[in-house]
Amino acid sequence: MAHDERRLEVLRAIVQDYVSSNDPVGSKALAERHDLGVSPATIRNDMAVLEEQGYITQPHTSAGRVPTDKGYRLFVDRLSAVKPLSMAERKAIERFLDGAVDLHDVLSRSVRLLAQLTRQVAVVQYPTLSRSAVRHLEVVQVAAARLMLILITDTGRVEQRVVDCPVDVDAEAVAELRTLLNSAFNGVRLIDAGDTVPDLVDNAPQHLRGLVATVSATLMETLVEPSEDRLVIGGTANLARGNALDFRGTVRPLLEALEEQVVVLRLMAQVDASTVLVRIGEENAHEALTGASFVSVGYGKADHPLGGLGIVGPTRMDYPGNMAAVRAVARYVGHLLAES
Amino acid sequence: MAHDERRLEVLRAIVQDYVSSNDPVGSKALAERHDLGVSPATIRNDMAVLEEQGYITQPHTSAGRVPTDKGYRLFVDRLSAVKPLSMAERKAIERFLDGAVDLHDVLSRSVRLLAQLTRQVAVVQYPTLSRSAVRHLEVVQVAAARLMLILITDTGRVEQRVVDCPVDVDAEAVAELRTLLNSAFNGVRLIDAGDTVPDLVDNAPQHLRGLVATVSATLMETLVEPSEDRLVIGGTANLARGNALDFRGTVRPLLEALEEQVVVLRLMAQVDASTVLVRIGEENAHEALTGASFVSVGYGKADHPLGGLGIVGPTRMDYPGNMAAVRAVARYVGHLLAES
DNA sequence: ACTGGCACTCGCACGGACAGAGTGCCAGGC
DNA sequence: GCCTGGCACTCTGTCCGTGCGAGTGCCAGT
Repeated sequence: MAHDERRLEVLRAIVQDYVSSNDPVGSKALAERHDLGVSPATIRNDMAVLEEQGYITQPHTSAGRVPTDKGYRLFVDRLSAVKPLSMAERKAIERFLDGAVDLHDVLSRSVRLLAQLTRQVAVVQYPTLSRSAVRHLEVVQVAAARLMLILITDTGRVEQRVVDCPVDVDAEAVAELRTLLNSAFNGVRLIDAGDTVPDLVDNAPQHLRGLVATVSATLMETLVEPSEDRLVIGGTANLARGNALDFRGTVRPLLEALEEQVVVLRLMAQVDASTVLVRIGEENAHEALTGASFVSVGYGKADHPLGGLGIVGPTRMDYPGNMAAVRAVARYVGHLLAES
Repeated sequence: MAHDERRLEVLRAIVQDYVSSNDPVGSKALAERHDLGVSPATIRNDMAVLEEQGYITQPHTSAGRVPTDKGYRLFVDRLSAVKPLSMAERKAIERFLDGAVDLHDVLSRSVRLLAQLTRQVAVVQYPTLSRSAVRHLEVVQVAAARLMLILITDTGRVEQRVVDCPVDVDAEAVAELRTLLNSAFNGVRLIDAGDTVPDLVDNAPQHLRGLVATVSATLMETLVEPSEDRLVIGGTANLARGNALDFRGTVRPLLEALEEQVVVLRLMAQVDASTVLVRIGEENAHEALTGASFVSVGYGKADHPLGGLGIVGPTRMDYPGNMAAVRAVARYVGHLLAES
C-alpha cells in the first residue's frame, strides 16, 4: 500500500525532474532532490518495477530513466495538481487581450499570448461556423450582375462570397433581397440554416424568385458546408528551441501537419469547454504528432463550445502549467466573444 | 577583357554548382562540369582574384570556394537570365488559384503555392488598406447602444469594428447613418478618407450629429491608421529541411522575425509591381535576416501595387527560379483581385 | 597567358582509451 | 520483511592521435 504510494511518488518525481532538466534521471539524483525518505537503492527497486509496468524506460543501459507516454498519462491523470496561475500571469492575460479591436485581433493576440505563456506552439481555432448564429447578412452590389454576400455571425466572424447572377440586378431588388434574407435568417444557427433555404425560395415574391434561388445556392455552400474552419497558429519559433531530439527525428513533419490544419482541426473537434483535453505522444493517431503532446480546451459555453484552442509541444512538457494556461486563456477568450 | 569575361563565367559556375550541391566548389570540379575551356590551374588563378575582390570566400583553407553576399548580388544583377516557368508550373498555378472563394482563400492558396514552387518560406501581404478604396460601408446594430461597422474594400478585404455609443440608437437612425456613410465614402481611397470625415460631421443632419461624430472617430482609426497590414505565412516546414547551417546559427530568430510581421512588412513596403526586389543576406538591415535572402514583388497595378508577396530562404538559393515563381504568382494574384 | 606538377595545409572521419553515471544484485541491518 | 550500503558491470560521451583526401598556391615550362 504505502508501497504503491511511494512508487507513484517516485514516478511524479521522475516526471518533474525530467521535464525541468531534460536529462534522464537516476536514482541518486532523485534521492537528493526529493524527500522520499529512502535511499537510492530502494528507489532503484521501485524504478525497476515502474519500468516493468511500462511507465518509464531507459534510453540505454546505464543512463537514468525517462517517462514513457504511459508514464506521462498517469502523471496527468492522477499525480498533477492544477497549478494556479500567478498573479503576474493573470495580469498579463488581461493586458494582452484587452484592447483587441476585432475577432481576428482577439484570436491572434490569444495565440501569441499562449505561445508566450507556455513557450510552445499555440493553436487557436476560429469560432466554428456550424455552431454560430447569423447576426446579419449583407448584400452588396459589385457589378451589374455580380453580388457580394457577407455573413456576420454572433461571434463577430465575417465570411464573404461573390455571386454571379445570370441577369443584371437593380438596386431595388438588392435592397429587397437584403431585407428578405435578414428576416429569414436573423438569429438562425448556421447548422439549421439549411432547413430554412427551401422555404425562403418558395415564399419569395415572384419577381425575386430567380435571384433568391441563385443566391441561396451560394448561401448553402457558405452556411452549411462544414469546411470553412480556420486556425491561427503561432509560436512556431519555440519548436526551434530545445534539442530537436525532443521530437523523434525532426520538427519538419510536425510543421507540415500544423500547416495542413486538417490534422489539428480534427483534434479540435473533440474538445469541450469544461475539461482540458490532453493527448500524449502515441495517443495522437496522426503520425506526425507521435512524439508530441497536444493540450486543448474549448472556449465559449461549456456544452456548446464556439471553438477550441491549445498548444502542441514535446511530450516532455510542463503539463500542469500548460493546462492551466490553456484553460485560463480559453476562459478569457470565451468572455470576450460572449460580450461582443 | 576576355579575361574579366571568363572570371564572371567562373563566378556564375560557382554559384550554380554551390546552389545545387551545397558543397564548397573546387577548381577541379568546376573544370569538369563546365566547358570553360581552361585548366583547373587557370581557374584557380581566377578564383584567387574573385576572392580578392570579395565575391567568393573559402570556409577554411583547403575547402572549395563559396559565394559571398556580394557574389550573389553580382550573380543576380548581371549573370542570371530570367528562367521561364515550365508549362507544368504555369498549369499548377492556375489549377491552384482558380476556385478560390474569397480574398483570404486567394491569399492562403497563393502562399501555399509559392512555398511549394520554391520550397522556401512564402509570405503574402493582404492588400494594403491605404491603397484600397471603399466599396461599401455597412452598419449593423448589435445592441441598443452598440454598432458594428464593416468596411469592404474594392479588393474584397473586410474589416470590422465595434462602436459603443453614449446613447441608445434606433433602427431608423442606423439606416440613415448607413446611407450617409456610403454616399460620403463610396469609392474614396482610404488614404484620402481622413479628409472627408470633418465635412461629414459638419454636414450631418442635426439629429444625427452626435452619432456621426462617435462613429467617425472609430472610422478614422480603421481607415486611416496604417497599422492594419496583415501577412499570411506558409511553408515554414521548409526551414527545417536542409542543413540548419544554411542560416548562420539556428532558424529560431528567423521564425521569430517572421511571426513578428513588422520586419517583413517593412520590407514589403519597398516593393513595386514591375521589378522583382532581391535582398541578399547582410543587405537586410534586420539582424535575424542576416544569412537569409528575401525575394519579393508587388501585385496589382505596376505603379500602385495593392500589396506584396515573396519568399524568404537561405542566401544559397535558386535565384532565377525563385524570382520567376514569385513574379508569376504575383501576376496571377493581381489579375484575380483586379477582376473580383 | 595558360598548363602541369608539386609541396603544403587543413578539416574530417576513424578508432582506441578513459572517465563518469547509473544500474542490478547481494549480503547485512532494523 | 523491507530497506540499505557496497560492489562489479555496462554503456555512452569525450578526448586525442593518426591517416586520408580535397583543395590550394606557386613555380617552371611551353
